[in-house]
Amino acid sequence: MNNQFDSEKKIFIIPSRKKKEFLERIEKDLNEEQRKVVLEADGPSLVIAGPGSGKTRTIVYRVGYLVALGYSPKNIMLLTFTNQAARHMINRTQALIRESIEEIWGGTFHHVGNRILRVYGKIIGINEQYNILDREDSLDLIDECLEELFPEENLGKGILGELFSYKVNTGKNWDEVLKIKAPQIIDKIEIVQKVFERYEKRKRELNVLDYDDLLFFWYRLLLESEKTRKILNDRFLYILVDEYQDTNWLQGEIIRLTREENKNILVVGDDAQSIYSFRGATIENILSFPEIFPGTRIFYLVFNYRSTPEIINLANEIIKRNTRQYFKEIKPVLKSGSKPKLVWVRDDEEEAQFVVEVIKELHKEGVKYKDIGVLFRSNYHSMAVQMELTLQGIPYEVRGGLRFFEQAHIKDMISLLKILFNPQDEISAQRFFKLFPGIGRAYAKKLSQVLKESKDFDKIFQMQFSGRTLEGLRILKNIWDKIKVIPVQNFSEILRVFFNEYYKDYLERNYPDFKDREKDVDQLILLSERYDDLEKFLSELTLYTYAGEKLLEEEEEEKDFVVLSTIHQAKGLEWHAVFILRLVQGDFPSYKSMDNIEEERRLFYVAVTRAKRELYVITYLTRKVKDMNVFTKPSIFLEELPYKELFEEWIVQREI
DNA sequence: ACACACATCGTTTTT
DNA sequence: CGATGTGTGT
Repeated sequence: MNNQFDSEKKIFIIPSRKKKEFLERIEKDLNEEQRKVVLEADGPSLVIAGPGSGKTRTIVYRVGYLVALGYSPKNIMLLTFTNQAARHMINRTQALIRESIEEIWGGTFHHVGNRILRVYGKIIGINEQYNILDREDSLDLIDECLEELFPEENLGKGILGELFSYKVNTGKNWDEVLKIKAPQIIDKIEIVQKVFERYEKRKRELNVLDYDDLLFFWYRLLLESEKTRKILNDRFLYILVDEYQDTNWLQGEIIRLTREENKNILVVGDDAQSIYSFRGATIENILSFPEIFPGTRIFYLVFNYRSTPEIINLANEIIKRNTRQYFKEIKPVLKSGSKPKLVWVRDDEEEAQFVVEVIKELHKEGVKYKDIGVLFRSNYHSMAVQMELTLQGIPYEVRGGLRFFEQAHIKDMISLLKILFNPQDEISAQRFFKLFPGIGRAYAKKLSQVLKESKDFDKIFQMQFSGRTLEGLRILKNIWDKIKVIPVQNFSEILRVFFNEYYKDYLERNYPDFKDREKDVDQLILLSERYDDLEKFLSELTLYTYAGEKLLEEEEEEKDFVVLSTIHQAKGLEWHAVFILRLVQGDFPSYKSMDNIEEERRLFYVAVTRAKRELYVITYLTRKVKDMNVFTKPSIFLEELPYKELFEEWIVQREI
């Protein structure tokens, strides 16, 4: 067997100077708690770390230390939960150990799952030419299944998608899943089950995997193939997992199975920052870790190097109100600063004006834009602030919201590459065919089925159509004849031809903002030129979400902009000054999460602990609903606090 | 049977 | 802004 992973377990003799140098750095850069983790976390190790306690730093140094000891980055797996965190960590590791860490297996669980399934998937019957469905694609397929089985049923695809995902990620049975996630439709359990089965079957037929499948089949692979399990156990000499409190049952199982023999597993987490239960995350994984891995060493990092005592004090007060909390208060190290501000404004418009005014003032005082973060519970909460920032010409970047890849025009362009990669992918094919005049839902479906059966694009031109549809097909044939002569490896050329010959006109015909969209497509084509492997390009586009970030870091020229981010995406980040928007009952906590108020509170805790020195929490009493001002209540998270002590209160009034 | 233009409505959080 | 629904035209 000529397996690409075999025979890579080489450990070579430590270049002692390198180790010595590294030990000196550890001595200089880390505190005693952190140092202990870096030097001693062999075997199963659990690090309980508060916000701002330097846990990323600790993990990064641990990896650096392992490399200094002579371990190859190839044999280290570094897992995190969000792309944001993954990027952060990998960049920092790179900066620390200067030599190439290209080969480190780092990234989100989904990334690594994808990488493994492309190699080993066939062992459990996965054709490695699969396409990955993003959320929208997967919901469309679910909708199709529902339509076929129960055309009269008025269940939404949204709720079904959520249930399916929860089921796969938690491994619970349907009864439990419905009781927990959707008790109101518990009588429809059979429908849900049937649609799920159909959905699973269809995905196999189309040779596509959704996000959850990337984890689920990874798990199945470990479970069912002893040989592969052994290979992967051997391959990864060290596994490190960040944000362990946000992992779910399925991810816990993956870790367990990958550590059956080699027990070098380091997980880092903070139960107070667990904010992903909606996708099945459970702190059970932290709590039961010592049982699953007997002999676990537990480390604590409790000193906070990020925030002023005033901010920490507020954070501790917030989290105290959760009954289900397991660990420590965090302890401030920095010297005293000013009290957090509690700001009363009239409505969202005034909120936006206030935020922007203060940003301008801070900037005048010398605070860089990039040291300012504006955080919110839901994406649409930031609309007013975005408008105001634009109006005032302040540079900003939005994290969260529509991802680059999820934009319609990007998905349109990519659908062509996806069907070239995998002609069975009816979802992408339908999307592609619908771009042509005279072809709508129904015809697109027919065409995609013909393509799937024959795997021969030219077959579709033998079909009989009339009128507008015939004309549309003529245009398609014209384009296709130009594209089919280009080798698939040359996919950036394919994109360029398709764009110039057709899609550019399509954009101008259909979107008033076509100029912006054309710019995006230009970016996409430029990005595609950096890849020589189509699979990698497609996978990374779908998995690495480029949320709001410039695709091609333009020469790293002093990027200085205010960051607007959901709290979820802000985890692990920090700013000198932080604004938290809409501490209004119903918005934050979100009215949809009233049954999980403790998690919402943890979210508030996460938001507060992003601030280093200045914190503005904004609340108000009215809100516009269709030109009417209706009354709202301040968030319960404020009312439950002794806020007169914790905050300095501000009331905003407009100059007349 | 099908495509398509237009209107209306409501928005959690992420891979 | 996008998803969804309705009405009209081929």
